[in-house]
Order: sequence, then structure tokens, then C-alpha cells
Amino acid sequence: MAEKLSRRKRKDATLSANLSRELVLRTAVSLADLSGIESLSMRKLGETLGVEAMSLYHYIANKNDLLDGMADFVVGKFELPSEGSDWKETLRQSALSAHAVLWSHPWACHLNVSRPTVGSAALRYIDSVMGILRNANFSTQLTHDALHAIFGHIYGFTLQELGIRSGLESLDPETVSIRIRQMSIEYPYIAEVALGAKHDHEIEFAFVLDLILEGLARATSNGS
Amino acid sequence: MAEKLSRRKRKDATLSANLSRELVLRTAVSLADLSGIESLSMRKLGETLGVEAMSLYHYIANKNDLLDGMADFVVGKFELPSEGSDWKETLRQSALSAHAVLWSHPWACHLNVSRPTVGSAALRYIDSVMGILRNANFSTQLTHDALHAIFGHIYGFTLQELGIRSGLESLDPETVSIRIRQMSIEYPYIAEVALGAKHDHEIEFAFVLDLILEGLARATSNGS
DNA sequence: CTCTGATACTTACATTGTAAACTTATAGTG
DNA sequence: CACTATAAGTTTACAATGTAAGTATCAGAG
Repeated sequence: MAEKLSRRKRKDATLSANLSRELVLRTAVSLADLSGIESLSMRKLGETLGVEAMSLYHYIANKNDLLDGMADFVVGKFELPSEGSDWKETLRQSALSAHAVLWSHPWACHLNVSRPTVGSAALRYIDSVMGILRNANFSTQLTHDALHAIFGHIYGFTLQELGIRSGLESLDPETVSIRIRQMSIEYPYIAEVALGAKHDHEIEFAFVLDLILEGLARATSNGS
Repeated sequence: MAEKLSRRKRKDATLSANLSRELVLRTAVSLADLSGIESLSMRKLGETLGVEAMSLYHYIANKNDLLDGMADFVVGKFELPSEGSDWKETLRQSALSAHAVLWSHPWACHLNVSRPTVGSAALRYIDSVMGILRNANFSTQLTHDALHAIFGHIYGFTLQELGIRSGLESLDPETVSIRIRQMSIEYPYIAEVALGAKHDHEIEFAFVLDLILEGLARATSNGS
């Protein structure tokens, strides 16, 4: 008994760490931003919150729930398309925002894409985009296809760029140019394009996005 | 000593399990197909090969190396675009093949997209696609952008469809229609589109693919 | 025969998610 | 006021994982 009491050495006051689901999620997000999602463990998360790992289970069901929450947290930052304006312009704007958000949380693409669960922020976003399309006289079918086209681009393209970025930042520029030169024998086109093309993820993202939006515009006018 | 000998109860003959990197990779691939990549452990892989986990390290450097190998193994099944024919048609064909391959190895998209390393099969594929584009008079810049557009579509779109598929197959149809009806209040457009649109991943994939290829065709004729 | 290298096994350890039982601190009730 | 239920946090424990380090077997070369 006395032993048990003596073991409780730390903080009688801090026993109320005043956690909340919100705080847990936000902390997890910044931890992931800082050192990658794969190194995010319950124990580390607890530690940065000044709490044991098990305490977190009062706010989240399990780690999957945490990851779901983080994913939806990020989606919640996407700028919603605004009703009433030109559909192409507002969807463009919104997609650019989504890309920017995902770019700043490199782990979020993977999360969103690798778990089937769809959070409320994601539902709201999807519904919003669909609303824009429907009100621009897209058929339900074309709305469906358009959504997939746009989301496919947002996630697919961003994932690629993130992969390239993380691949490059582990190498110094010296090594990169050596590698490219080595490749020029076996993979001539890759080397040529790597040397000849400029690299700007935002511009490229917008370029392909416009290409898709244009195509959709044409599909509506043909289809109706 | 005698103890050590007696402990060696099983198989004196099977000591030559006759493994190889190829076999290890292929087995890992079918294991992942069967029960998902997240449940693929070194111990299980060893077991299905009739070998202890540690023995595998003679053929692969570590688990990351195994995953890299698996990813590239799958990319190796993509049908290469064929030189000489119409660029749009051959790229279309090749992209459809990639989609089909990824569809049948649901874990491969994630692998390819979440690790920065690029295997030799991937390099060969990329170089091949770039060759087609360059020989169709695409500038290096446009070749670069086109590649990202196409790959972004292949991976982004397929990932989405895979997510939907795995989300649906964990629910019975009854539950799904109930869910949709529930959503119709808060997310009216989602419900409407879910009910109104047909679902065929191959057709949709091709639809968006054509949209991108058409856009690229237009971009070349404008640009040059 | 001995030596050597390849192949496989054994043991051991650190890290992970989380179940179960415990301890308080606090709020609400009589 | 005492009493008790609840919420918040801790402790301990366990199974699963990747893999480092060391050991044993055996084929072929000298």
C-alpha cells in the first residue's frame, strides 16, 4: 500500500492533462508532419502529450480510428468549391487548394487512399463538388465520372510528386546528376526528359487539371 | 551436442529448399494477393516456403527490399507500348493493361506510390512511354507533363476504385442501400449520383484516359 | 582428409498495438 | 457531510513483428 503510494511520484496536479479528441488528432497531425506517419506510435504520441499511451484510448477507439481522424482532419482543410460561380473556375480553385494541402501533409494522400472509410469532411467535400457539377447540368453519370477524374488526378498526381520529392531530398544534387548521366545509356529518354524539362509541381498539376476540366466541358456540350 | 542433434528432427533432405530471389518474390506476391499486403510477414512468407524467416535474408536485404521487389515485379507485367504505331492508341492500350494488372494486385498501387525507389521494370516502362511521346513530336517538357498525367491517372484512379471496391465488399448490399438512403438528407448529391450512375471501373478508367489523351493531342498541335 | 562458402536454423531483442486491471480525482447524490 | 459512480490516467502484460548475431549442415575444392 505504502509502496503503491510512493510509486506515484509525479504530478498530482497534472493528472488532468485536459486532453480531447481534437487535441489528440491535431498533435498526431503535427507529429506526422514532423517525422513521418510511419514513425508515429501511440507511445510517442502519448509522450508528446505528456501522457501514457493507453490514456489516448479514452479519446480514440484504436489506432485505425486515429488514422481515420487524421485523414479526415486534413480533408477538412480543402477549400470547398463555391456555389454560384463558374463551375470550371471554382472546381479548379478548389482542386488547387486540395493539392496544396496534401502537399503540406505528405502522409495524408496515402492515408486517404489506403483506407476505405470516408470521414464526414470527405463526404461534405464530395457532396459539394457533386453539387457544383449537377448544377452545371452534368448528368448523374457524368458527375460521377468527373468526380473520379478530378479526385484521381488530385491524389494520383500529388502522390507522384511527393514520391519524387522524397526520392530527391534523400540525395544530394551531385549524386542526382551522376545518376541521370548513368541512365542515359540504358534509359535515354528518361535522361533526356529529366534534363530538358522544368519541374514545378504546382504548374504541372494545374496543367493536367485544366486538361481534364476542358475535357469534361467538352463532354457535357457533346453529351447534352 | 547430442541434444543439438536431436533437436534437428525435421527434414535432412529439405535442407536444400532451393530458394531464389525470384521464387521468394513470386511467393510473396501470391501471398499478398491472397490475404493482403498488411498481413504479409517474414515469418509467414518463410513458412509458406518451408523455411525459417531468417533464411529469406539470403535473397533479400530486408523487408523493404522485398517490397521494392514485389512492386517492380508487378510493374514488369505492364504491357509496354509498341513503337511504330499511333501514339495515342498504343499508350491507351498500355495504360489499360497497367490498370488491369494493378486491379488484380490491389496492394501494388500503394507500394509503388509509397516508396520513392524505382525498380528496373519501372524504369524500362517509363522510358518506353517517353520514347513513344518523343517520337510523336512531343517536346521534352510536354513529354514530362504527359507522363505525369498518364501515371497520375493510372495510379490515382485505380487507387480510388480499389478503395471503393474494398469498402463495398465488407458490406452486404442491403446495408449499402440503407446507408445511401440515410445519406440523402445530409449529402443529397452523393446519394443521387450513387443511385443514378452506373459503375464499371474499366469503362470509367478508359473514359478519363481518353479525355487526357485527347487533351494531350490538342496540346501538341497547339504548342508546335 | 581439411577448408571454405553457401544455405539454413536458433536465439534474442527492441518496438509495436492494445487488453485488463488498477488508482485516483471529481462530480453528483443522499 | 459522507458515499458512490464515473471519467481520466497508469501499470502490467502479451502477442506479433523485423532483424542482429551466432551456429550448424553440407557440397565441393584443395
